[in-house]
Amino acid sequence: MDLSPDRAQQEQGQSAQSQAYSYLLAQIRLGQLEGGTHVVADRVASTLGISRMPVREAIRQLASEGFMTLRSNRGAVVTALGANEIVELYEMRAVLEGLAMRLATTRIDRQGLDEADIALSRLDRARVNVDRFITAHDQFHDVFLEYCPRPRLVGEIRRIRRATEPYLRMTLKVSSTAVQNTTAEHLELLSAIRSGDPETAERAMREHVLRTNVEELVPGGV
Amino acid sequence: MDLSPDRAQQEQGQSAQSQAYSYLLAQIRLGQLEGGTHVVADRVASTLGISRMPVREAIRQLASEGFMTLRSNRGAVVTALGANEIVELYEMRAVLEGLAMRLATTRIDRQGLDEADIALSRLDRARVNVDRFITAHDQFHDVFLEYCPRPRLVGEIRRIRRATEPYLRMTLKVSSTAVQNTTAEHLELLSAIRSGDPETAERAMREHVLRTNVEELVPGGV
DNA sequence: ACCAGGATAATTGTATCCAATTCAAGCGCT
DNA sequence: AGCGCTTGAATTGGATACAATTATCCTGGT
Repeated sequence: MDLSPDRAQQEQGQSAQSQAYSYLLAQIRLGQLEGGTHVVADRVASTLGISRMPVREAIRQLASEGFMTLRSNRGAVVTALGANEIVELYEMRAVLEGLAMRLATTRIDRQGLDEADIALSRLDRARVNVDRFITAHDQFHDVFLEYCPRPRLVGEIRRIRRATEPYLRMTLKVSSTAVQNTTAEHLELLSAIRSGDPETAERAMREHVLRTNVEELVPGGV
Repeated sequence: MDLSPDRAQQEQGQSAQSQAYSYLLAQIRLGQLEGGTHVVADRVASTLGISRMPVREAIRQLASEGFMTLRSNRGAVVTALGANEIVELYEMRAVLEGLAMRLATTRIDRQGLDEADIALSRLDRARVNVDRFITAHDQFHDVFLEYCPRPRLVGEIRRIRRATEPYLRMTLKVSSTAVQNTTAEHLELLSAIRSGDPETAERAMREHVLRTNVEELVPGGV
């Protein structure tokens, strides 16, 4: 089966495991692999030109991160999130990113505030395109996370963000009402962190995350 | 190497993977595997009478849950948490369990409150012994989590609890001052949830987690 | 004695092989 | 024709085999 000694993936120098991991995660994030899809390890392996083992390990890692679901002896499926579960993830992100915001408020400096301004204007210009919007939006939020000295907290926030990304993408493609208020919404965050008060900043972030995500899913409220 | 066809682990009917996972996690939780220990997959495999593969997958899962750290081509070590990282985990648990408490407050019923009373008296009696104290303490907190309809949130809280358990165990063995105020501390939680006000209950839980854990690690405050 | 370098051992990463389980037809039976 | 059983293919779980990398130790030179 392995005909070419110098295979493509080795140009990257990456291990077969991380290659499989990145590939599957990218497919899931982009929505190419929809929720509920049965992922066959052997299929992925031959697609990437590697063996089944590193794929299995990648799948297991993705499963433990919530992106896939393992059924004993019956393979792995891409985790399909229902509205309830998406709300749950946003609720968790709201309190976690609120905490991160609180910690960042007392640490952000002039340069960070400037970066945030720039990121916001980029976000404003990116509203026309879904992919660019998501990228710019992540970058804006990342500015604050840079000033939060809690690596695990930041990692967890980013993980939740990735898990909900395909659904956000779907929502934005259908109704772009969410994009309308974006600039005003994020200006509020900026003024909150400029106030220098951790409590205010935390509350602002918590409400921001819930308002701009959960409200659309559950119009009535939780 | 495999001399006996019907090996011990198969009496449990468990898969080799979950067996390795449970074994390693138990060792870590009990502190038998200290932070920084280099875990050799082959060693674990022969100890359990299985092959190296399922052990590897278990290690990878534990790594993605934060219990171990993978170094490329150089194996896995048990994650050694410094004071900073323990504080970080408690901060995260504080906001997450605060959220869980808020959601539980409007849902808990008479029976749940009774269970909490019983769990508290058990906790009070268990103060003499470290292992029983930890078990009873977890059970008390679990009563509230039972009424929180957010499975991922609950899972994450429990995961953080497990990750910090060996360090809590160490602390309790050295200085048992933390155990002194326990009953009063948890009575406060009970009265907060009895108030029926989600905001009050959330704040109570957040402050409880920080007060009873972080303050000892960082006497000055964060 | 100490360091550099290389041989050797230990360990990890990957591939292939085998067994066990699940899923899908095809078959016969009533 | 409908139903259960059996057989076979597909797939997963696990073990072994091999390659690549890292760690250890030994030796020789300074």
